[in-house]
Amino acid sequence: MTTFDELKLAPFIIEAVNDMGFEEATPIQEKTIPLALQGKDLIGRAQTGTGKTAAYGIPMVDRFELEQESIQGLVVTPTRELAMQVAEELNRIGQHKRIRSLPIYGGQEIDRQIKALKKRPHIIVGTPGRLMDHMRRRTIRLQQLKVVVLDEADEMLNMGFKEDIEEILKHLPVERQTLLFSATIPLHIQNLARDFMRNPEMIHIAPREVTVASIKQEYIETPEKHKLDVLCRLLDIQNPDLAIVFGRTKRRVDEIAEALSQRGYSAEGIHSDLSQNRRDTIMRKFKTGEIEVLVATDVAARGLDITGVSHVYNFDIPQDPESYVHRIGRTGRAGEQGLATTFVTPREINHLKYIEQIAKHQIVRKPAPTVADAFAGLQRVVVENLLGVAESEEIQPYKSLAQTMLDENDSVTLLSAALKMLTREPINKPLTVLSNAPPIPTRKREPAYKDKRSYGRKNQPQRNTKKPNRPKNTRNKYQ
DNA sequence: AAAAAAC
Repeated sequence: MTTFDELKLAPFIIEAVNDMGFEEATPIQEKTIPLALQGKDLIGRAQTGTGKTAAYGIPMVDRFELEQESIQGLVVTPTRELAMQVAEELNRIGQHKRIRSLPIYGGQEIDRQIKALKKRPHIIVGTPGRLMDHMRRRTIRLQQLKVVVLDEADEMLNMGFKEDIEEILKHLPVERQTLLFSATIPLHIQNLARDFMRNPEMIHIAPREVTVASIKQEYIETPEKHKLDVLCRLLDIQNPDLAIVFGRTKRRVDEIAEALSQRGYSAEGIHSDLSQNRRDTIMRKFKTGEIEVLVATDVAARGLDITGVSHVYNFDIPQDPESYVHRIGRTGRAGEQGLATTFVTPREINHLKYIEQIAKHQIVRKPAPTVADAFAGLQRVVVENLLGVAESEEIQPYKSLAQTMLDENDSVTLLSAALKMLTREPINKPLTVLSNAPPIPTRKREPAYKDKRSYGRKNQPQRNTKKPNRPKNTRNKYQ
């Protein structure tokens, strides 16, 4: 184990890291920080919750100059919430050196962002669309940039984001450091990344190097129409501190959240169709525990670090193994135990086996809980709460009444009545209120033959590869 | 084929 003192960091950074409660560098930090301080390009892969933000944030803050007025660092993230979280963490790392980070994302008043940009932040953390908007407006200038980070790199280089990222990278100085981080970086993404990196060093922290495997992974086979009942029973039995329920589409998320609320659970849904204000409010309520169950699309699958998430439920099995790995990584953080349960319909069993294989971790089959299990769970929770209250001083004013009642009644009868009053009936109304989850598309089969010529384009007529003419005046639009 | 991401 390496302490931060041994990594030769500036005293301001050591102080900040101590303030944040970090004692020793995690394996990814220990390997990344010295190389990043030398200015090397890096591709860092380590499990979720192992401190990747600090792994790139610490060397950035250490290297950056307080007095320089232009932007020195850029971090790009796939979601707005992640941009906020990363900026907050970088601000904590930079607090004593006074290196400031600013989140920049869509759905927020642009004038407010422009004002904030005029205060000369050292680091920008942003989502692609709004970043490009500012670059075009020249309200963000990156000519003096030293470091660019792609957080959740594989997602940022996936279809849908790839073109935006290429566009952003095209307008950064060639002389810069490029850092890529994710828990999952498939080989084809690594190869793609080499095009815009300079001789990158690979850093891979194998799962066994991480201190504890803190996420228990289970699955329950259930037909689609029983999922909601199974979920309610699990919530009753497991009584999560905070839980995230992942649905496959925005519509499903709305429906699951609505159904849970109707059944008395403290639940709200979040996805990209909500206003940013609404998204912010829901996240704030979830972090403070005002909402106990967050129902989400994959908008919440990556990077979010929320203390107290004890359970993750994949109401719908994720399509990609990568998504599975990131979703379950929302629990079991900071050394706490977490439980991830995936609902699998009979036709999806093969898909689960495929995920299990890629994720290289056993997912244990569990029986669907019964109504009786749920009832027992609800009773257990009531008893725990009751015993908790029994230890507090607040019961003093009730004691004389209790004594009188006991003098006149049977004690077991009295307590049973009290328990009945405190215990909610388990929910047992199978309702098909949900739309169908879209089916998981079947994977492309690897060709059975290895001869590449057999499926190349060589013997086919060439397509017209000529690109349409582009207007010539776009070249300098960011300068 | 879905989600995310600018107005």
